[in-house]
Amino acid sequence: MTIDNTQSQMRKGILEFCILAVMREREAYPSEIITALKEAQLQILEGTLYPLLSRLKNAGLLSYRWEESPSGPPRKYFSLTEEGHRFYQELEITWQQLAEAVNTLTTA
Amino acid sequence: MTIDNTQSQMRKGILEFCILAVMREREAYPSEIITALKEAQLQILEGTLYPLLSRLKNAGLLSYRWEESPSGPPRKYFSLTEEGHRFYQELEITWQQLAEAVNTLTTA
DNA sequence: ATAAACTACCTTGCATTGCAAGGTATTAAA
DNA sequence: TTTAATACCTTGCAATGCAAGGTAGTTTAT
Repeated sequence: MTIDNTQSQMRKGILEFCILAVMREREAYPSEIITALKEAQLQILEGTLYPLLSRLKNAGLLSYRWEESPSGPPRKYFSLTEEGHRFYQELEITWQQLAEAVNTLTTA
Repeated sequence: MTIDNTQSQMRKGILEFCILAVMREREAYPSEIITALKEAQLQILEGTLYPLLSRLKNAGLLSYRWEESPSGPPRKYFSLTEEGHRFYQELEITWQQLAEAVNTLTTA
């Protein structure tokens, strides 16, 4: 039971929410998502992201299209479906309730 | 991939933090912790709490003592060790960083 | 007395999922 | 032609929340 492990667990639950957040305004390809999260100080690795994107796609929350890259292999651009947008909005509410609960417990 | 499941995942990561928060001022016994979290709108079940308390105790973050109950079987009161208090303070920082990251990503 | 209800502790097995490690392929530069 | 960079993806392990089930002491109702 290390701090690192616990920190990882805390990240874990909100990754899905944050990934959808990145794509809610504009489509993005996986490597780009990893970079965006890293800039927001949120670590995520490939082995986490690819299976997660597959799950979201299979659940009908994401769709994708291929596009040639100006340099390197083609990119797989993902974007939220209508259902994905609805799902994201529910997660926003969930996050706010969670933050509220934490606030209540840590300042009691 | 349901909302319920994702909500559960989001809770998951912060349960350890919240449980320590409940006990950081005064000792508490398991059933009491479940009630306290429920009042803060945070669900946790026995099958989650007992193994988690064992892990925290084995990691040296919690200690406990038995005490007779005014009604019913004896209660196992848990409290934070010094190391547990240090650990909690690190989790507070982790939580703040996480909330900051979510804020960055969702308002970008 | 006896049964039911309540409080409290605890374990087992399953399912989910982040992550480390390893793999494939395209393009460009040295 | 080798190296580096970019990009996609899979496999196996480990951690852990949860549903379900189990044990036992105390109190209350019959």
